[in-house]
Amino acid sequence: MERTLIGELSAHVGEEVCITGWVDVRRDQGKMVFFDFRDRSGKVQGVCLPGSEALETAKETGKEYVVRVEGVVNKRPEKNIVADRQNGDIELEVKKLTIVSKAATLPFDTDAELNLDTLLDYRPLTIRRERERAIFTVQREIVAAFREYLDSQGFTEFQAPKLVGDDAEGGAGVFKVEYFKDRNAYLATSPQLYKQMMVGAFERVYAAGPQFRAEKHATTRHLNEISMLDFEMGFIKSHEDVMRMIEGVLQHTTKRLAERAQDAFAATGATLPLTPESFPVLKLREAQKILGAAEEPDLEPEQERAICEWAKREKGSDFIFITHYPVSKRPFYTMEDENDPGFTKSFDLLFRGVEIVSGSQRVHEYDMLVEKIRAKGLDPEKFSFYLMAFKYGLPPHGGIGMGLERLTQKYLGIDNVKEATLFPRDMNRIDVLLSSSIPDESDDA
RNA sequence: GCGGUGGUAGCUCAACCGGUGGAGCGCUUCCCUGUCACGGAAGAGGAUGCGGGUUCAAGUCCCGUCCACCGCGCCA
Repeated sequence: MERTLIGELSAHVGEEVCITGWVDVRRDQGKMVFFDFRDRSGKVQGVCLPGSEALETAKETGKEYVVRVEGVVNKRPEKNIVADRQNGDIELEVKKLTIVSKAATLPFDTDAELNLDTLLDYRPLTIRRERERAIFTVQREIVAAFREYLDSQGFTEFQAPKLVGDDAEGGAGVFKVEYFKDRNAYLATSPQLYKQMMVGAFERVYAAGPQFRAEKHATTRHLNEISMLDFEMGFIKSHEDVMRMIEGVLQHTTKRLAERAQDAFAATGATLPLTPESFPVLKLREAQKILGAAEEPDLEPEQERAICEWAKREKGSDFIFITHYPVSKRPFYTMEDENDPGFTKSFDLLFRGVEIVSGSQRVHEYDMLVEKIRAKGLDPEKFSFYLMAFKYGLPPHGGIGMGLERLTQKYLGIDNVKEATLFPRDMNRIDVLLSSSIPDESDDA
């Protein structure tokens, strides 16, 4: 018999169907047994009535067993209807129950709050939990919204390389790769330079993919491997055009989540953010004045939290742009504001207390860019590949980089970014997959 | 890297001023014909992260070490 998805059972009342999935719960009543069955589309209650042929199998079928069930979809009697639950008005009367795969007892409580260590040590299993499925459903929708919106705005997606040459840029800690002959190679910390080159051909581009930072930090918001959402756009008037675009991305994201991830938000107890038509904007110095803080080159984490509270209270927004960071604090490709010398046409976007986006207008004029590289104490020679794009005509442009895990974390009000990361890597955590004992087929060649 | 807090049953936690460890959930066995976190009865399960020290006696105090969480630093 053809498989029917659990989510579609309500259209088959009175019919004989076959479902496959997992046992979510078994409630053994002695002469009869109840189940909750689960597949990718949802859950449904199954009943093994007294005298049923399936009863014997039902008794030995535990949580997480993979099963195939043949049965009849029945309307539930009035008194047994459970409101507020998927398929709460129907149930599957089990006629035939087949165990497809047995399952050992789970080493943690399915519904309880778990310590982060437990959650991640048992990741292959904890992703089955309702809360975790909700988190990564939201994450998928965020990525989909990013692509969908930028596609509608004439952007082209491209694959940025993850292995890059000399660490010409300095800055963030890099992972060195020992492989390439007579050359140092590193894992990419950003697709920045490649995005800019791509503007020369496609004007508007974006890239979504992993980036690597070899920094020994232990915070609730840092990871050594992150999923970055980056875009870069040509023919802009200023960094404000870039700000409008990321605003559009996030408005679209909130809208899409409201339409398609309501269940996930309900499952995590999160609320959708206040996402106004245009986000409040403050220069860094203005923000510091509001907070009564000194004019430092950047905001402290505590100040980021405080200014976000201000934006929510005073402007009804969970998002706020902070612009005009000093030249010293920003990378060489950031354009200085001719109307505000010493400060850049750059911005961070803060969301619910943390920085989720960095962006700016970039320097597009060749001679000025060479000069800026020198001013940062770097060698333009090492940037010749990159500079080629500028030497042969690149329009005014700008763009952003956005951390997917942080964005997911903040959309759902999660405390630690690692909870919003499927397989987080940090100094002390990398999956043990027995990789050293698994032969690599490509080695045989 | 620095500071704070913590590490006790499979999970989540409790154990006062030092006196040979408990609960809930889970697990095992039995009972249960409408449950939906089913319910009921009984039971198993622990060298208290690791190493040293103080003490008649250490989960508890001291030193070291490892790990985790939180904050900071760092962070194109």
